[in-house]
Amino acid sequence: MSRLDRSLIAGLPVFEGLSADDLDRMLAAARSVRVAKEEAVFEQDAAAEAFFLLLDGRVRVVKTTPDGQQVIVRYIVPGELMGIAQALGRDTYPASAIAVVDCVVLAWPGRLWAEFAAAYPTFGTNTYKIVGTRLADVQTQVVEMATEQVEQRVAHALLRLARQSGRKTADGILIDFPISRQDIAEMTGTTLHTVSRLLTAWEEKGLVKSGRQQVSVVEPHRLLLLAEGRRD
Amino acid sequence: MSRLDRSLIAGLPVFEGLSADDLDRMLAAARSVRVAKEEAVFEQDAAAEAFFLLLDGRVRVVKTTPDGQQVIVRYIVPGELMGIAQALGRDTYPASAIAVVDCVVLAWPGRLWAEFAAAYPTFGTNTYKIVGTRLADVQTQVVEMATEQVEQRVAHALLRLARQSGRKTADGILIDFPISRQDIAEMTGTTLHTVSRLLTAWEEKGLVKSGRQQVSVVEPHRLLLLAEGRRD
DNA sequence: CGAGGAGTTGACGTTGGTCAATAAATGTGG
DNA sequence: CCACATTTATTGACCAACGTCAACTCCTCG
Repeated sequence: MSRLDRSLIAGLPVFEGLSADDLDRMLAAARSVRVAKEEAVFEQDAAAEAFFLLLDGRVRVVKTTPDGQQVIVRYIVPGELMGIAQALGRDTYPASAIAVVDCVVLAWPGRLWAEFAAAYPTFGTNTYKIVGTRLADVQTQVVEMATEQVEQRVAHALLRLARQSGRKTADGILIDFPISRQDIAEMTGTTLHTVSRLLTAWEEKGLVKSGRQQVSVVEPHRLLLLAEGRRD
Repeated sequence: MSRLDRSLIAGLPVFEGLSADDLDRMLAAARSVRVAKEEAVFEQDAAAEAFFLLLDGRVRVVKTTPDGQQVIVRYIVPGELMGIAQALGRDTYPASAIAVVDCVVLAWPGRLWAEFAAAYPTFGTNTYKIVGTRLADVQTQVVEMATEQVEQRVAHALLRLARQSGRKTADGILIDFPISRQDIAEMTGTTLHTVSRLLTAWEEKGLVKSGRQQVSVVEPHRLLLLAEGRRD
C-alpha cells in the first residue's frame, strides 16, 4: 500500500487548523479505497465500523423504507465526510451511501473517531460544525416538503445540485454527474413522471436543458423565481 | 436569586456520568427563567446568546418561512436541551422555541458551551448523542413526508406525541398539553381541515378521543396499523 | 442487433387543498 | 354574571395538483 500524500486533504474545511504533522498522522491511519459506480460505500443498518472522506467522485446517501421505497437524503461531493456515525454516538449507519460514479474514498476505523477528536480538537469542532449544517439542511428540507408544491421542490432541488455540483458550460450550469428523473423524484418526494413533465415544460421555457441522465440549469435566476413560488 | 438544587438535573440523560460537584458547578453558572404560555424562549434568526434546558412545561420548536407559513419541527419535554446552537458552530437559532404552557427553563450563556464540553467530556459526548438522535429523527421525518399519505403522517405524529408526552387516563393515552388541529397540521404538512376530518373519522372508529385543544389515543395498536399503511 | 434502462406523453382518478358557512367553546369588559 | 368578540372546530361543495396506468420511443451497452 502506497503512502498517502498530505496534499490530498490539506486545505479541506474539515482539516482547517491542523498542522502538517497532524495531517500525516491521520493519514497514516487511513486506507484509501476505490468504489465502483453503483457500489455501496456503506449500507443502511450495518454496523458502523468506519467513517469516510470522499476524495473523488460523487456519492448519494439513500434511505430505504421497510416497504422498499427510496429517498435520496443528500449527495456527497469530494472533500466531505460521510458515515460519521461514531461522532453522533450511533453504532449503525442510518442510510446507505452509493457511489454515483467510480469513487475514491479514505476510510478510518470507527474507534479512531474519539481519539482524533481528543487529539485534534479543531477537527472535532470542524466536524460538529458540519453536522450542524447538515441538521439545518435537513430541517429546511422538512419545511420545504411541508409547505411547497412539487414544482417548487423540484426547482429547489435542481438549484441546490447546481450550486453544490455544477460545472459551467455553454448550455448553462451542468449538474456534473449522471442523474435520472427517478433520482430527482426520490429527492423531492414525487414520481419520475411528474419530474419528466416539469423538465419538459421548463425546457420549452428555456429554463433548463436536459437529456438522458443529465440536467443543466440554463437560467438559474428564473428557476429561482419559480422555486420561490412567484409565478412568471 | 435562590440557589439551584442539584436534584433538578441529576438523573437526566444529558448529565449522566457527571459528579455531584460537576453538576453544582454547572448549576452555579445557570439562571432559571420562567416563560409564560405562548412566549418565546428564543427566536428564529436571533443571535444565539444562550442555550437552555427545559425543567418544566412543554415547548414547541417552530420554523417560519419567508412568506409566514409555520412548521412545527418538534416538541421539547422536560429534561431536554434546546437552543444548543453553539454546539454546532452556529451563531443564530435556526427556529423559534415557544412555551406551549407556562414553563421553567435553565439558561446558560452560550460562550460557556465550549468550556463545559472541555471540562466535562461526558457532557459533550452525551449532547452529541442527542444531536445524533435529532438528526436521525428529522431524516425520518423527511422520509415520511416523501413517501406517506397525509393520513399516515398524522397517525405517526399522534403516536410520537403520545409516546413522548402521553399520560395514561381512562380514555387512553392523553397528549398532556394543549394541541390544536392547526398544530397537528403544522407538524405534518397538511391543513387543519384535513386533520379535523381525520380525527372525526378516527373517533367514529374508536381509535382516538379528541376535543378542543386535546387529543387522546385510545387504540395505539390500531392507529399504528393505519400509520404503517395497512388498511384495516 | 437485441434487450433493458431511461424518458415521454396521454387519459384518468383520487387525495387532499380551498372556499365558505356554521357551531361550539373560551375569554373579556361592562 | 351576562353580552359580545375571538378562537377553535366541524362540515359540505368543489376542484386542482399530482399520482397511477399504459403505451410507446429512444438510447446505450453488451
